[in-house]
Order: sequence, then C-alpha cells, then structure tokens
Amino acid sequence: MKKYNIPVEAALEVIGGKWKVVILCHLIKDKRRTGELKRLMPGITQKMLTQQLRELEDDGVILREVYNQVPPRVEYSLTDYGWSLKGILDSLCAWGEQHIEKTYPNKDDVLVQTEELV
Amino acid sequence: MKKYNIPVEAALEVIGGKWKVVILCHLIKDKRRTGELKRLMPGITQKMLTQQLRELEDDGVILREVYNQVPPRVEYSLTDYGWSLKGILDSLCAWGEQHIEKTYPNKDDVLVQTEELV
DNA sequence: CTTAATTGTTACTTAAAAGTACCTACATTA
DNA sequence: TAATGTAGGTACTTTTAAGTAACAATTAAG
Repeated sequence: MKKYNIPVEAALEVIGGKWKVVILCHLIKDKRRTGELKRLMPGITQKMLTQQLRELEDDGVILREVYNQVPPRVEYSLTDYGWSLKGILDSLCAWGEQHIEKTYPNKDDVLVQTEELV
Repeated sequence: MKKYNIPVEAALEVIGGKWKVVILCHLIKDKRRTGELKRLMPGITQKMLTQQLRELEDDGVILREVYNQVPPRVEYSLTDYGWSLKGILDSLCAWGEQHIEKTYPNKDDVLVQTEELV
C-alpha cells in the first residue's frame, strides 16, 4: 500500500499532474461532454483526456454518464465528493489569475482565448 | 513566451510537480534549513530538493538566506508572495487528510510518522 | 593532515508522463 | 455503400521528470 509522509501527498495523488486541475476547473462550471472538454483544452489528446477522466472517476471526484445513443453521448460532471474540491479549485484559479497579472504586463500575451469556443 | 489556455495553468506552473506543494507545506509552518527539509521529506534527493527550491525562489514564493558560516547554513522561508498561497496550501492539506480518512480505514496504514523527527 | 559537517553541483541513467498514429463501434445520412 | 460523427482503445515512441553517484568548498576538531 502507498505510504505518505504528509497527508497533502494524498491530495496531490488525486489532483496532481498536468491536466486534472484543468479538467476539474472546467467541470466546476458545467457538466461537459467529451468533445466539449477537448475543445476547451486544445493541448490535450484524446488518449490523455480519457485517461485522466478515468482516474478522476476512479477516485470518485467525477461522474461519467453514458447516454445510449448513436453517435455516443457521454457527459462528465463533478460528484458530491468532487465538489469538496471547490475551495481549492477556486483559489487556485484566482491565484493563477493574479499571478499572471503580477508577472506579465498585459495578460493578452500569455492567455489564449478559448473560453468562447464551446 | 509561454501561453496558457486558462489562468489556473499559471498556478500549476509555479506549484505543480511532485515536491513543491510539500516543500511549501513545510515552510508554511516554519523557516527551515536545507537539512531539516531533507529530513522532513525522506523521499527527496539533495538534487531534487535544491532544484525545486531554486525554482520556487525564482518564482518569488520562497526566500533563501545564506549565513556566512562554515559549515554553511542556509535557511528557506516563504516570501510575502509565498504567503498568498496559504489558503490553497491549507485547504490542500485539509483535503488530503480527510481523503485519507475517507479512503483508508485507519490512517496509520498510509501515513509514515516523520513529523517528530526534526 | 585527515575527518566531519553542511550545502550544493555535475554528468549520467532510469522511470514516468505524455504524445503519435492508427484502430474499433454503429446508426444515420447522403 | 461509402462517408459522418462521437467516444474510446492500443502499440509504440518521444519527452520530461526524477533518481544515482560522485565530486567541490570550507573550516573546526581530532
């Protein structure tokens, strides 16, 4: 069994890595289909996306709902347990924003506009 | 120049990775010498530790103070800017704790006792 | 004059994360 | 009957992160 030196490592195991926080930040705003998430995250590949989604699902923070349709329709949303991360996600987003403002004179240099794409 | 799709990615660039949050969680409690941090983080190597500390220093969240002694004495502490992460770090730690409690029947199975070592 | 103590560096190697390219399924539509 | 749209799987490769092991600097103590 995995051992942690301090409890915060357990949190990092759930939301650590390059993509999970980003995914959760999108899902905190809205329930999303796979394709929407892909459009919201231009950098991610199909493989990475499903892989990360599976792990988040296994950890109980997101819910995967499959509608029996063709072509398939799958929606991802936060579980109640996932919502317990809201405080963390909100402050992370806020800190990121002000960090950009602090670090770069005008944020248009570092922020790609993709929010409106979906 | 680096581009982000959403601002939270900027935060992840500063505190992402396997070690930075852990280091910051220790420094939020106390100013620490290099050797103390090493003892608090049994898994980390000298190389990783200094590397992560340098990056945190470059990002302005920690301060490195060198005392002119032999053998050398170096102390690390949070900067004012680093303290702006306190909310995030606190909630991450708290979430990790309750996640362990939720996930494992008794946390002694997953938590190594090292807090008292320093 | 050798050893210990503390912090740090460097070249090299290994392990983990991420990316690429191609494949499946299946009703609908043209 | 061939193409479309959506979600996902897989084998393989590349890239990045992390780990290993050896070395440097300095001065006090033995």
